[in-house]
Amino acid sequence: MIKKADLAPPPAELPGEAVQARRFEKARSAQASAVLEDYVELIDDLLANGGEARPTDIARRLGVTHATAIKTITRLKREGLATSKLYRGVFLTPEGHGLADRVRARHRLVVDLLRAVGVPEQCAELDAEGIEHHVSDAALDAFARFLKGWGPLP
Amino acid sequence: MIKKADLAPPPAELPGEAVQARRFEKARSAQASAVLEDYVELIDDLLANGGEARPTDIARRLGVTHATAIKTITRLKREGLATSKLYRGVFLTPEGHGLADRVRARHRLVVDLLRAVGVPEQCAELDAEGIEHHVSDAALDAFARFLKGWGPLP
DNA sequence: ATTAAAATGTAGCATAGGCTACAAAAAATC
DNA sequence: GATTTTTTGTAGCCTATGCTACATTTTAAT
Repeated sequence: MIKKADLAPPPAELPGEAVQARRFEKARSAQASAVLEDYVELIDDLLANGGEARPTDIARRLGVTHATAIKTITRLKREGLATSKLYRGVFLTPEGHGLADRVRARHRLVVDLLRAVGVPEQCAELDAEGIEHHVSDAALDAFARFLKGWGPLP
Repeated sequence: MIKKADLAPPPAELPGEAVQARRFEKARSAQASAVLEDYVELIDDLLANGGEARPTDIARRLGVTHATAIKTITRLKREGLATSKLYRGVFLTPEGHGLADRVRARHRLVVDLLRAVGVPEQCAELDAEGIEHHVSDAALDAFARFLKGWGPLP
């Protein structure tokens, strides 16, 4: 028996759909790592400045309860990005530290680009927090090139 | 009795934390509407082009199963953005249609800006999908101004 | 040293957003 | 018109991320 699907393999329709679907899939996966990236960057900041990263501080800075923070820290440990012991602060593994560095560099680049195209500083900081997780390496390269030919920010 | 908190109301420390926390809260709330925005824009596209928006089409385009799509459509209806009847397609309420228009305009502006600063077209489309949900109106204004003084894209 | 406060951890609940598997209706084919 | 395919809908499960409430431990104050 011959089914409809056997006769008409649409050669131009499915690709379009598939491409679009992949866009959304990429955005979803970026979002999945966004929270972890925020935590890692914040922990790295706290360790560098204050010397220790306590769950309560992390929670306050992120605007969540300590219970939520602790749960996510557990996930960080599971993913090999952080370590901690009972009633002690949180620390980053080498992987976590590396990720924090990349995230911070990306954040700065995004803020600088936003400001370069005229977004007010406060607004640039606010928006960058959500935007940064979705900027690909290729786009980051473009941002860097653009900023180089732009001179110092006002 | 005098407690520690009564003596030392830190006047410079809490604001910094609070500001940072608000950044993250804003990013989280933007993310919460991101999925709804994507659905509404896609449904509007399908209605404008193909004439009808069926759950299966929506699912295929978004790269999810039809069960997931239907569940989210239920949420769209609950939020007053869409309507549908059993075994019929999905339609947008006036609110949904308005949202779709705003989302589409924003998407286009983000893609154009990315391309204007040198991001390759394909990459601009990919990245915009995640970025757009986090671009504030103030930033959009800046984007529009920047593009106006930039001339047509290559 | 005792007591009070703060920090940490655990348990249980809710929602959003994925999935697979099954059931029923509509549309297409023969 | 009967049969097959497609579409639609439902149910149940999972993970991530939030929350509150309670228990425990550490730290600070008296």
